[in-house]
Amino acid sequence: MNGPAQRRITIKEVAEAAGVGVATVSRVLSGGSASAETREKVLAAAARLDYRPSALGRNLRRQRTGGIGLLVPDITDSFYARLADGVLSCARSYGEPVTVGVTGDDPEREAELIGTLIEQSMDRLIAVPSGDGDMWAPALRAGLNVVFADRRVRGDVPSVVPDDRAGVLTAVEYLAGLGHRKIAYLGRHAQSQRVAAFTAALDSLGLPADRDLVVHARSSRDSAYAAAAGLLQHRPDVTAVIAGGNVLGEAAVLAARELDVRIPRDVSLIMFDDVPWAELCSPPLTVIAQPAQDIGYRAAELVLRQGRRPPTVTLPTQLVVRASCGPRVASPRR
Amino acid sequence: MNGPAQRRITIKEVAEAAGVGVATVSRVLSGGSASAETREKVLAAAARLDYRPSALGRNLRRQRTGGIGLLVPDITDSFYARLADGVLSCARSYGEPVTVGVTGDDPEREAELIGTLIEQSMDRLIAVPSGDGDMWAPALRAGLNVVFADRRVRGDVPSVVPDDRAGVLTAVEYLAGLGHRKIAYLGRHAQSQRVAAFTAALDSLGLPADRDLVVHARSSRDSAYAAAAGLLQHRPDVTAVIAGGNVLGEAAVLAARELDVRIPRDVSLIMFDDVPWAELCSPPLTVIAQPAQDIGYRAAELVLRQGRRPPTVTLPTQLVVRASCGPRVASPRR
DNA sequence: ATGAAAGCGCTAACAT
DNA sequence: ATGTTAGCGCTTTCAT
Repeated sequence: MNGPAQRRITIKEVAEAAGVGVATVSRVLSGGSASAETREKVLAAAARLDYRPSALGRNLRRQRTGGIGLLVPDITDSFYARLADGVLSCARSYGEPVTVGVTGDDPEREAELIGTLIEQSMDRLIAVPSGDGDMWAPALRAGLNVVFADRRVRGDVPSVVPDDRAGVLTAVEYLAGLGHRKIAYLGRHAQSQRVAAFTAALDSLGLPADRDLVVHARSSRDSAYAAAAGLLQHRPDVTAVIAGGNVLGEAAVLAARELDVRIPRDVSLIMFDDVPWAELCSPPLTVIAQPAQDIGYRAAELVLRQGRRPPTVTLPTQLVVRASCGPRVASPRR
Repeated sequence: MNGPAQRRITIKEVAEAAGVGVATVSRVLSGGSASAETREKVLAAAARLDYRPSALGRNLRRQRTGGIGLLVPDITDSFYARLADGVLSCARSYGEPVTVGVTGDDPEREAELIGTLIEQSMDRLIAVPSGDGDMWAPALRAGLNVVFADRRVRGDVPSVVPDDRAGVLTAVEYLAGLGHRKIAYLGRHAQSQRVAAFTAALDSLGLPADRDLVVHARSSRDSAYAAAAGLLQHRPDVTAVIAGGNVLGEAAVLAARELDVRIPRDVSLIMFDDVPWAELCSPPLTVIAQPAQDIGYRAAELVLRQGRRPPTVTLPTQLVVRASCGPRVASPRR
């Protein structure tokens, strides 16, 4: 068992020990004005008693918490883990605690978690939004200071996002340069930014852009695998695929192996998000690297700085060529 | 900008709206006794006003928060991310918020984060401890309800850990069965459970167990790579290595490639912790799978259930044979 | 420069 | 069964 609990020292006890009033203790500890002598007495007493101001008392009085809420679809996904790491890293430098919730990309769960955060009087929130614009109205009305990360939502909430448009365009151009004409995109439909960018890129290069070329998958591993396998099976004319995230990429590699589709001989693969294993994979995966940690860090800065904030920050992505893309073979696969 | 903040509804307003006293509202909302009629009036008023009880007020009054603090070395490491996911998942079912901190395996940072948690009056803490036993005395004295996860520390804090002893033994036996005699362990020195189990396993099989066969690495990727490369370079007599975690395993694969050491021809590799990419790796990695998510879940159960808790829960590991281990070759490498 | 006192939203003890 | 009230620890007027 854990040792016996020990009652917490309060500001009142420090005041008594220092022979001053509680207000003076409060002032000294928060850098207010006080005579050098008093200051010293207070500090000494506080140190001696190992006094820790109670955030509870302070927050209740000030009607705000300072803490940060962070909502991600899946903390197990390397991308969101790195994003969270960025938030945590920035928050730590401000000494602010961050409360993490996993939404599973489910708007309902998201709403529930927002409820919990509001109950905690959390006043800052960084979220990778699952729901659409309207879903967020209640949170904003509750006075939450919200910043979106990774995904935008229509409305005027500040966002920090990767440059999806440029990333997709780079990928498509690279693939087109290799001779590919039937290129598919595997990702969340809802990620309309990217899907739009994808079809736009296809158009601008004069490539066919039928609707079936973008394949929807939810973010779970199972869903990703099913989508990847379906694509590979039913569309032998597709010679290149862009996976919209590392989970999708992993699923694509797995499905390809299972179906005996060779990468890059039979189909070329570009994965969004560079992860450590991309290099270890066989073949090493060509990727569009995204600054996940940076996205989180910047979002935290935005939400912590009280000043007015720019509507959207877009961070660059980068094509890292490895070995999962090859020239289009003349004949369709199989 | 986010919309205009809206003042929060308080219990007093609900009481007025329902035409009852505040205590009644409190009782109804927390399942106390009340007449059906009153209950209905209160519930209606609360719903109509969209009342959210303030956790701040409640916690201050009750002198505890209910929330859970979670301290992990690195949220970017798949193992800890899955562990965190387990905690989050369990906590969500109780509606409890969890505040996450990253220690970087640094006892000092850990102490700092504990301080923040105490300031928040957080009373439950799940930690993958970095510091040793003494470090934790202050936290326990502060009345924190602590459960350790993944690692034990001497003292009487309840812990949920993988069965390291069995895992290591299985790995060593498997390797010995393949003919290997010089087996190295790559991991945190501090992880004395495993290191002890490793040397014990070596002994019990009559294998040489010189001290240099366990190689220390901190948990950062750089440190892991340096350690792996050092081992591979300076100990050509070693024909098999056990990597103590997925980051170490990744480093070992990378270092081996760099040094042109072939896996499994030149050296066999077993990695602790099964991760999705282990299968995608070339060669697919043989691993000791650890129930990371379960460890987190169970730890959360322990810390949430107020009842008396068993001192230690040990969860089984499992050998998953893939293709990174082979028979020892007759002649030493190189 | 410092202290006294009000009050943040809530729960629990006590009174009715 | 329900209302009244004290008080959790703190910050912030308002006096002094």
